[in-house]
Amino acid sequence: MPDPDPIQEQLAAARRSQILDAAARVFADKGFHRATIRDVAQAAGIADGTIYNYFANKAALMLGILDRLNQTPAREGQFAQATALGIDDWARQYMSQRYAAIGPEGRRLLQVVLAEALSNRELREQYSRQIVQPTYALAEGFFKQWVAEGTVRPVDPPLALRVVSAMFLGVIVLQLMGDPVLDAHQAELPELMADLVLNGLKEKSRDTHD
Amino acid sequence: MPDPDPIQEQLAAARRSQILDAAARVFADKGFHRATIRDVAQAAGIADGTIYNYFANKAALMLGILDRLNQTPAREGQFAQATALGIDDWARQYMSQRYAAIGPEGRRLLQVVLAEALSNRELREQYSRQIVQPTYALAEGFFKQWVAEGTVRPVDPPLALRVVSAMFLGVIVLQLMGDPVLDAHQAELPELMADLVLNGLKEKSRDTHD
Amino acid sequence: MPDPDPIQEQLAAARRSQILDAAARVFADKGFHRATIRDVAQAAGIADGTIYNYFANKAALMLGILDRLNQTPAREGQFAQATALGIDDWARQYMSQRYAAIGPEGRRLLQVVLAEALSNRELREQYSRQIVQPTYALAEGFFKQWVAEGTVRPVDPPLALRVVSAMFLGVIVLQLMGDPVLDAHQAELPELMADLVLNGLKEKSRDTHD
Amino acid sequence: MPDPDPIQEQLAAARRSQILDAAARVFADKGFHRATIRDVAQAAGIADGTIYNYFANKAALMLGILDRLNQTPAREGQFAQATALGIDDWARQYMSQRYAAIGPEGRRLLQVVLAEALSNRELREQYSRQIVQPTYALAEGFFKQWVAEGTVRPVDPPLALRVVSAMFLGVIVLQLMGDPVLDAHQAELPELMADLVLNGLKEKSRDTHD
DNA sequence: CATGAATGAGGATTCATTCAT
DNA sequence: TATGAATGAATCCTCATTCAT
Repeated sequence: MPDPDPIQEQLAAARRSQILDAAARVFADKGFHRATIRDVAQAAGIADGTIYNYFANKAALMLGILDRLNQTPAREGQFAQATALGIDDWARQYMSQRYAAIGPEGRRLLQVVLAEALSNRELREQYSRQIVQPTYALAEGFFKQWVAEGTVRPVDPPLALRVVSAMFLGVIVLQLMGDPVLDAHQAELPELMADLVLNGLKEKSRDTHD
Repeated sequence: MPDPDPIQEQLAAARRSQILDAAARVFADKGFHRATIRDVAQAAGIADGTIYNYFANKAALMLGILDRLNQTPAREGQFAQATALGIDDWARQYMSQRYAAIGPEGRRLLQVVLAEALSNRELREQYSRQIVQPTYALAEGFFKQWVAEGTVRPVDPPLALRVVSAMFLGVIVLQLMGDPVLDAHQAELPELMADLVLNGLKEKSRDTHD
Repeated sequence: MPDPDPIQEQLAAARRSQILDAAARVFADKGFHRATIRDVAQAAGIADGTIYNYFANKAALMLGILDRLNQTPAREGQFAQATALGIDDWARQYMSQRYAAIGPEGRRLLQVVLAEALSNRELREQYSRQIVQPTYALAEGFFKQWVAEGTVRPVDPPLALRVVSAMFLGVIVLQLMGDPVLDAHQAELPELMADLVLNGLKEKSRDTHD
Repeated sequence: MPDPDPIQEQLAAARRSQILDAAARVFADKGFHRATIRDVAQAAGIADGTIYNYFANKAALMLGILDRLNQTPAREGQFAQATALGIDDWARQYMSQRYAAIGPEGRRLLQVVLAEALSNRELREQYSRQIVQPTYALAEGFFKQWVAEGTVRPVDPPLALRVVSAMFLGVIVLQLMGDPVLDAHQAELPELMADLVLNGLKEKSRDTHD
């Protein structure tokens, strides 16, 4: 018992992963509630009961998916590049990377978690606590610095950060909702989002007076 | 039977309304799937079976809620004011009105519909077709005009419109997810969103040279 | 809602009774755990789900059976006759009545409850508290009186009462265990038990004359 | 394979014993059906599968426990002492010995077996055939002899034996049911049972000889 | 022999829906 | 129309048992 047995652990981790893969696929396809344990088991190519050797119950599969979102690689390094690149170039690159990083797979996870979180207080709070708020805490540090340096306008950092990231989130939600326009212009989205966030919509004065 | 009987119809409409009120409350509280028909019936103060005199099945309650979102008063007039007010003032006022118009009640409806739409292709498509895309179609007209007039920068109207509205949607979703910062600063949000959409985050050149 | 509606209540009581009848039969036949809800429902001629309109869960069926044992008619009057009849005649009559009162139906209930109580602490405690101890409390009063009067020998009433009733219980348990001898001599049992309890096994006379 | 290998056999017997110990403990605690093979395996400190190297299935564990009850040391010698001691002294000593011999451990085994036997015809019959009836057969011989000698009153030996032993059984069942009075007076029980069985409850000779 | 992961049949329970009153 | 008791299909989960290692 005191033996960790790394081989067994690796096998178990692989099994867990295999099950979560299947669960994410099935949940994204049918929704958490419409998906049955049997659906997940069949998608994973295992028996129903086996799932319960790795997850306490169906809800634990959702939490497992949540954990995966949690393990998205740290973004700290990405923020740090802002000073080196200048805010314009950095924002474009950051948006591109983030957008690409999420990708179809990540969007599917987000769809599953978001749908359930919106109708399940417990999961919602866990999601907020484990993923959303820590991410904001990280980003706020950089945002404050930019305001202090005068790189961005003097806005309330925590609040402005929410609103800016809301644009990103909203775009993904609209995509998940099947918006055809966003779907057709995925390639242009990061650039456009960066541009809008930085420059706004309005025609600027400097363009008009020269 | 061919008798329309307007009194009966009004009673029936009131009953439908009463049931949908209850359904929206219950769905928002427990989620569509966790909520039972009995929950809804009790919240409405009627018997289980009565619901089936007004709605074909549980899913029809969702569609009924969707219809309510549909009946949000026309926004056409609001867009038309833009030329009169100037884009700055108009945007602030529009954001305020829209944000207020949604209100806690509307957010609850949105939460319910969004949660289910994210995990139910059929509802998603119906929602997109009946509500999202028509709204965009309406707004796109004005947006194109503003671009043509030079009121806003030369962006791709349909795409920019999505991204801008995504900020609005994203803010609401973040609120629904329980973000404490947005919750504490609701009053400032419309102004801030209008400002960011119009001016962006970046410190502008015109500020520096004059 | 404030209307008791006695007709509905009677129907409900009848349904509960119908279900408990079936449950007692099925549990006695297959044992509580081997019996399925479907078994009970079929024995009662109703649908599985209907049972849950009347009982919270399978365990509640056991408690319902327990309640029935509880409602065995009061025995107070029977004890009171002792002084009138003389202890000998009374004991014979009492044993006969009790033994007959239990009957095959009561034995079946006892078998079901006893089997489960022996392996279920919670039910055991409830059984002891609700049925066994109150019955003893009632009987102890009379027993003490008999001792005080010199009708029975000076034994510790609560303890002797247990031991005497244990003979009764033990006989029934042995019958439930399928003992062929007891089964073949049921008619003689009450008389024999009364005789043994009163007079013991030992030959008396020769002890008395010396 | 034809090799008996006594060492292997001893090891196997020890393992069987270890498993049955664990099973008796677990069954007494949770009941046969609520106890899982895993419970037993953990209580025995072995793996689930190992149990199946020694017992065909879960029911065989019950039969194994039954066998243990079977191996209670022969009682023949105990009965033989009756003539030497005189029935009074012998009965007291016999009751004490039997009661002590059963002890807490034996009561636990009895609880497990009895509970299951009451709801399982097959086990019941096996228990009756293997343990109960043989014990009675043995005792009946002595009982008949006592009646013939006039040591005990002229009762039907097989039947009276059942009723007398039923008192013993009933007392133990009442204890297993958690009766507080019996629990508090364990030390006095053998003497009291012997006294009651021999002399009955009724006030004797001084009433009759005058 | 020992292990314990995998299996999948089985069963309690829920709940949308029906329909007699 | 309103009611709510009855229905039974659907599904999560348990756990005895097997078997490859």
